[in-house]
Amino acid sequence: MPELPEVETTCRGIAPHILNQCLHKLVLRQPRLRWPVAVELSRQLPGQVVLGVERRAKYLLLRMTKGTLLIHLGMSGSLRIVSATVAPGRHDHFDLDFGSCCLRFRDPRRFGALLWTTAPIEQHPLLAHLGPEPLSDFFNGKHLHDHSRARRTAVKNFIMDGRVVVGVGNIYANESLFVSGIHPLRSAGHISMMRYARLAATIKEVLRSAIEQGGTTLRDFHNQDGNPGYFAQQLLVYGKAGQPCPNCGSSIRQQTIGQRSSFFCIRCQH
DNA sequence: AAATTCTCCTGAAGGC
DNA sequence: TGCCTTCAGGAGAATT
Repeated sequence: MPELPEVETTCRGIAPHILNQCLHKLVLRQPRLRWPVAVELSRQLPGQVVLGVERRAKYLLLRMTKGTLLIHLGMSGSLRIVSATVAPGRHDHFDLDFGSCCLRFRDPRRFGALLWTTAPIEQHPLLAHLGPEPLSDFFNGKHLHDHSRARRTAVKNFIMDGRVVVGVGNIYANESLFVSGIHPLRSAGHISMMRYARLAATIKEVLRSAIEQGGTTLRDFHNQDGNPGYFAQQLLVYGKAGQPCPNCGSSIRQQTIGQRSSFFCIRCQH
């Protein structure tokens, strides 16, 4: 599933192909995504130029001449640069056809999104209340500490809350808590400044390393075929229920926390 | 206000 | 081989 590193890698991968390109047409095959795709986009978008390709949280932002396209990959979405002559597959829901190349969106589970806005992007309802980027200087131990004092929720839920910090999905929440030695169920408000400093640093480290890995694995965004396109990650605990903890050897435990699968070592995480 | 539950959807995996 | 069931999950919306 696309976590922040995949979205960042996608952003960097597609940018050189579509930046400064004029959109010829939008081919919309399946408008029923996370939210219905506005059909009128098909006549509004052609003729507009891609002025910027950015990422905010897990949203991709295509800055166009007259507004911004927001693309979210949901949990099974991917974007590829293909030739428009390549026949679309069953789950290829839309193309942004630039003539010279074509940006194709595939998403079997349709949790993804394509939205258009002409308002200043930071005011968009989906982005307005988001916390800082995890890789920015605004995100650090003090930020986590300050925002958690009144919170009784499990620290894992806390760091996955987009209003606290964006882009920490289930996989990296599990991995970061393991590396930091923090039990996922520990109450967010009862974690010391020092431990939050460690956690924030770990989250940055884990995300940076995954982006680096993605850069080498997903180097080629051109003419890729059927594969989902996410890079295999070297995971320590995620999905490793029953397997030995890489640190102490005791069995990795799986437990549902906040409707999400959690994996941790009860001996190493407190 | 904060926490919890519900919701969208389909591929993969397991059981028989 | 094939059919059925269960599960996973990003994150906004609805509910408690």
